[in-house]
Amino acid sequence: MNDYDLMAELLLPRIDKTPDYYENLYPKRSIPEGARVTRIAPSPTGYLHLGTLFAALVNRITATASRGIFYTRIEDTDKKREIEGGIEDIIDGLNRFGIAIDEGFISGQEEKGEYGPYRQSRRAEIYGAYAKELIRKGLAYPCFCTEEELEEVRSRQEAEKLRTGYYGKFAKHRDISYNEAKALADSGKPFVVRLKSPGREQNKIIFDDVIKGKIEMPENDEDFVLLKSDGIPTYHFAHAVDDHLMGTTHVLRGDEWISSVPKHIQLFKILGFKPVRYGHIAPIMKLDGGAKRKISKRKDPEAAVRFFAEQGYDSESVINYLMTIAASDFEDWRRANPCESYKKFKFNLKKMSVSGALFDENKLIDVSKNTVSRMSGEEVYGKLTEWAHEFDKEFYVLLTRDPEYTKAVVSIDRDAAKPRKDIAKWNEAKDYFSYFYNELYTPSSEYPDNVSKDDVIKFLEEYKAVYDPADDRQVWFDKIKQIAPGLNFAAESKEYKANPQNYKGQAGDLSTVLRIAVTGRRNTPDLCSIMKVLGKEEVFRRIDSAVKSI
RNA sequence: GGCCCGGUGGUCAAGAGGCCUAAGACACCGCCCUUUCACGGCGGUAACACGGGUUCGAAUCCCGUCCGGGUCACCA
Repeated sequence: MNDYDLMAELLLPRIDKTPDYYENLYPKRSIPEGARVTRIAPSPTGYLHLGTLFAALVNRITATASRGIFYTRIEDTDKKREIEGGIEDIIDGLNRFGIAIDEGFISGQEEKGEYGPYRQSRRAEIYGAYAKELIRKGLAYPCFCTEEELEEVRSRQEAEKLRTGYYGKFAKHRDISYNEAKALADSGKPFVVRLKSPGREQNKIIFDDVIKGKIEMPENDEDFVLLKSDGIPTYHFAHAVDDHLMGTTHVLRGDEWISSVPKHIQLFKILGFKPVRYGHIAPIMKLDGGAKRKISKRKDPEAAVRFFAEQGYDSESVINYLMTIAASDFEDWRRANPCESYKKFKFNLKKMSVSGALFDENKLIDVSKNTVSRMSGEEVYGKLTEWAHEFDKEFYVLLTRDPEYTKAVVSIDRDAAKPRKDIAKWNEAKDYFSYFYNELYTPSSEYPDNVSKDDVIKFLEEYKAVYDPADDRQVWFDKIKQIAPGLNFAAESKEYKANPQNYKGQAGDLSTVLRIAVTGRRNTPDLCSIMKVLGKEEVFRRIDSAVKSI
């Protein structure tokens, strides 16, 4: 045994497998030529975040477009920051948004696939095997520096205006001998395993980012940490080992990772892995006091995907919005294919924006109105009640008291050639539909100024005498027009506009009176339909009480 | 500060040297349609960060300045 072998045994005595073992255990994927294998690797340190959803979407559609595979892997190597229920929240969230997961964690606790475990905390031995091999080859070494020592080196570097980091002559233990290491280890000093970087800062590496294009950077010369003192790998090391073993072809991740690409490329090379393709996704930004910044989990409520759920943005709306950010040509496609699933869209990573887009709620609202307007009454009923069940119990009770009634309510003007686009999120529905439910209905007696109280009463009474729920829209309005002249209102708006001095108003003013009497508001969808849904009895009841309260 | 990346209307963006007197969407404003509102239709306000090159010709290529963003951990 040479010193490197001894060192490997000293540092990782319990690792008894070699990389070859795992290379055989996890054979190359048999996938069609050109199929892309993508993944997201969230760490359960918080709840599902807009950025994570966005990255998942991009990875998902990239895999789909190439008939490839999209999987999830949990990066739980930072036990300190891990939160309870983090995995569930993230994976279930993805499921709720319809992001299909082919492999990995498919729910909070279920794993699926041949390349697992899909959770880094259960892969310690695997990382160990690769690390041990590196030590044997003299490509990695133990570092016994304490936090304080590292801190001190850094302040010295800062004082001398040097690049900070553990590299070159600052890499204290880079050439540590077996005997030194043994002495320190035997004395119980904790250590990390660092890469003995062969890189030189003067050398440039160029990589072709599938989203950002060619990027040139200095080669990595930092002896960064591979294994932390608790034996758990750092992200960098886990990324290389996992994405190699799991057969990832494309790593599409947030662009905050761009600066560590030199490390990653170097690791792949040293480990003898086939390199993966990288694509760095620009973050979703937010305007904060005039300054643009990455949307933040901590400061921004809309960063948590749950925010959208609470507001009642449909998952489909959010996905459609995210797609418009992901691909500049998505909106055109959507207009041409209003009812197709976004999965049919031909996504191209090259079309992705290189710099971060500001989150635009106005745009989300617009996208959402379009999305909701395309839903059937049945669908709206299902989604609205589902939302209310979770976020507005009182409303839920009303909605489900008579499902057929509620379906009729939400179906008004829905199947028309020009569907209404007035609901963007479910939390608007309660107010919007309030007058259909007596518990929520607030009468109003604020009639148009040009209609006297006397005329209101006369009109309402006369109208009652002729109203027939069987009338269609045309007949319904004709009846109002027939009453109008008797009250000195013009039946035709053209006539009124031509000679306003001859009339008190026009038929439209009278329909407004009816609208207010029946719904308590001036603006509603088609009144004729509303009255049919409400039923003659209820309509008359409201008219009578309106007349009484004048 | 070092290293990366980026700057086209308020926002998202099309644009790959002449097709740019710079598309489209959202927002905003006006008009039309209309039983109200919404939808829809028509129109409007509004942009190539700045300065130098290269070129017959630059939003597009190069350099510099400025501005914005990211990153510099035993976090991911």
